[in-house]
Amino acid sequence: MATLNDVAAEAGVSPTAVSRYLNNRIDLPQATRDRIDAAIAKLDYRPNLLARRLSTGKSEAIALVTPDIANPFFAELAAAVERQAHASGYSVYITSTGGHADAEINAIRRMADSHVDGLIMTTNRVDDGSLAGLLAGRENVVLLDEDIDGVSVPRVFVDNAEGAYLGAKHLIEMGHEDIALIGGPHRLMSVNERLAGFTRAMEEAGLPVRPGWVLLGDYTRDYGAAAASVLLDAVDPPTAILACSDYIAIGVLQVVREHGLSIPNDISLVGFDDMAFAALVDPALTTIRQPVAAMGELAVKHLLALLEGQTPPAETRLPVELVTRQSVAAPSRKAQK
Amino acid sequence: MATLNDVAAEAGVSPTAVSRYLNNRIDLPQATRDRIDAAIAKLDYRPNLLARRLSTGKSEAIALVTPDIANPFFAELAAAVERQAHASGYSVYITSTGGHADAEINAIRRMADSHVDGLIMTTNRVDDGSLAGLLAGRENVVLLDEDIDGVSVPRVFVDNAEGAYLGAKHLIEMGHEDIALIGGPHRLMSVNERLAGFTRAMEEAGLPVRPGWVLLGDYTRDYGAAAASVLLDAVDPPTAILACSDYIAIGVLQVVREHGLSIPNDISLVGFDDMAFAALVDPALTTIRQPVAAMGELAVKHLLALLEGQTPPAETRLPVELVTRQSVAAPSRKAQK
DNA sequence: TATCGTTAGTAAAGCGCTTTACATAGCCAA
DNA sequence: TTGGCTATGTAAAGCGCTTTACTAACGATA
Repeated sequence: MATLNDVAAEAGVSPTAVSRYLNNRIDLPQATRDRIDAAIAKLDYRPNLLARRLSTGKSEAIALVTPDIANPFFAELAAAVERQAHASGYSVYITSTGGHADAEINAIRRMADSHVDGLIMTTNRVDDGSLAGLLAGRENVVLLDEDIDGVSVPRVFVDNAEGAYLGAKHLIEMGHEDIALIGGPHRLMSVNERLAGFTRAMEEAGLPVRPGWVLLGDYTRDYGAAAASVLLDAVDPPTAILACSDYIAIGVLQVVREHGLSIPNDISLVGFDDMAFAALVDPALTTIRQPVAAMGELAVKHLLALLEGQTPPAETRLPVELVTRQSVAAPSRKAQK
Repeated sequence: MATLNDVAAEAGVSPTAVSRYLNNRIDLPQATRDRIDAAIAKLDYRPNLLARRLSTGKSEAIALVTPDIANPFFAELAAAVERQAHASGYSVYITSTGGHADAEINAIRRMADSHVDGLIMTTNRVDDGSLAGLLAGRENVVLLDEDIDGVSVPRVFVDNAEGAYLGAKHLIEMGHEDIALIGGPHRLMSVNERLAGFTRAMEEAGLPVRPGWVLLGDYTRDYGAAAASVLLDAVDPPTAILACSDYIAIGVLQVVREHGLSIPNDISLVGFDDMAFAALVDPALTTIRQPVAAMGELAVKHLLALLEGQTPPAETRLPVELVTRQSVAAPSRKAQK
């Protein structure tokens, strides 16, 4: 590989001149510029980014730490982040952690070691304080999708409460009164908020939130299946289920089918996320759509603002919307009560 | 951030000693080691990877260039690559190109500039020679999933022909004779091979491959829908369709439904890939499973072997398998012929 | 003609690390 | 006593770039 020195020698100027010329820090006469350009072309010179980064301390790159890149939600988020970052001339380094605390810590460490300019952090765990400790006081971090307690960096979330409220209200308007909620990990921000939205919708309708019908566990298909089993095996199962993620909804779907019941005839189901497969399952899933692309874009914009010394909003809430498909119908067993 | 020099000063030794100690290039007495360890702990020293990389010319990192990280197939591939690379102490830099030639070239360039040790390349386009030119002669590249003409680096593919053969044979064994194939881009290796496997199965059964029933276009849902429309609108539509990707199959599914027909009663359908959603659609998709995790792992292993000066196999073919679900049945209209 | 301001550059240090070549002290054997 | 070995290090250059401070030459001005 040709170096800056090679170019300088070829062009008959000093390396300083070439460097400053390439960085627009000097005005050179046309003749000199031509010589340098010619030398660069002839030698096929490409600057060594490592050297530049070491020298300047800037990398024009950001990191995205994500629990699982194979999860469509995070994959789409990553795609959006990448798109927006590239548009601004930044590279993105993506790491997935499998949702393990130590992997998250390692990822953050490694990112810091690789000297990226900033970090967009997504997690799906409740932090025990170690992440907060690592991230505290940093001026180049944005939290996306999920909160980490005790970290005061800019955050980009969706309106979780509103989403659950919309979902529950839709079920109520369809005539349901016996509605269960299956949520993600206990104490996770999004779960708290969705539970709150659900509760508000129920209270507004004068309906009770039965403790046994609020099941919190994981944003996974397996947990959805387990929770659905619990609900369906009870003496008086609910007529509708609000699942706090489409993954959970898929698990519910499977168990409902295994019980010989039908969605939406016997049980109505609302999901959350509107992942790509939500429209493809049987029946197509009514769900709460998150604006994934907007989330990724905004996180990048806020991070870059941060890097430029500006002060983006401490917290942004993006709107969600109800997407009605085929998994909700009026309750059939109402008379049985 | 504390530097190596700070540590050396704190420990009362030379930077050289610290560097060599940390890299296991020197045997120091216990007392000295303890002093260095104490200094590192006290200063919370973390080596500057940029500096190390600049100095050694090695990065302990590889790049993965992929068409679209939001596509579940590539997302799972990426997850597998990451898992395997991390297990070997390597970082992975993922870029998605949107399947555009210039984006691919930029990505490869940028990756080279970032001085990764090696590159795993996946594409879903037919190269016009520009990629081949960039990659030619490189000793640190592995091609994964899809071929690039004229590039002689190690390659990791699946047995595409066998996959299509299995799918077609399954349909034939179920009694189908009128079978169409919907494939990806014309001239793409995987498409050629799947077409060949399909043809072999048909010929072995003494069945004709009707030119009008071989539609090549794109590995997308939209193309699947378009191709299915063409097939169904013809005077004598096929009784079965072999789709060369699950995405295509989804498009077919949708159009079949729109035509008021049922899968598998009116039309049987076999997909390819076994993406996560294949089991979730209605009806659950019979498809050819690609061993995505193994593909990712093997690509990393071969790349690392390459970096260590070994010579991995020029081409590896991983086996695929037929996963039977609900989208195939015996043809109902046989008598009508 | 001495001074000043431009123009068109350059020399050298530094980013934080690695590595090659060399140095010193102590000890042992001949 | 001397020569050589081992153990325990160190000095300095270099990776490729940026940046700060400086300078030489030239024309214009007082």
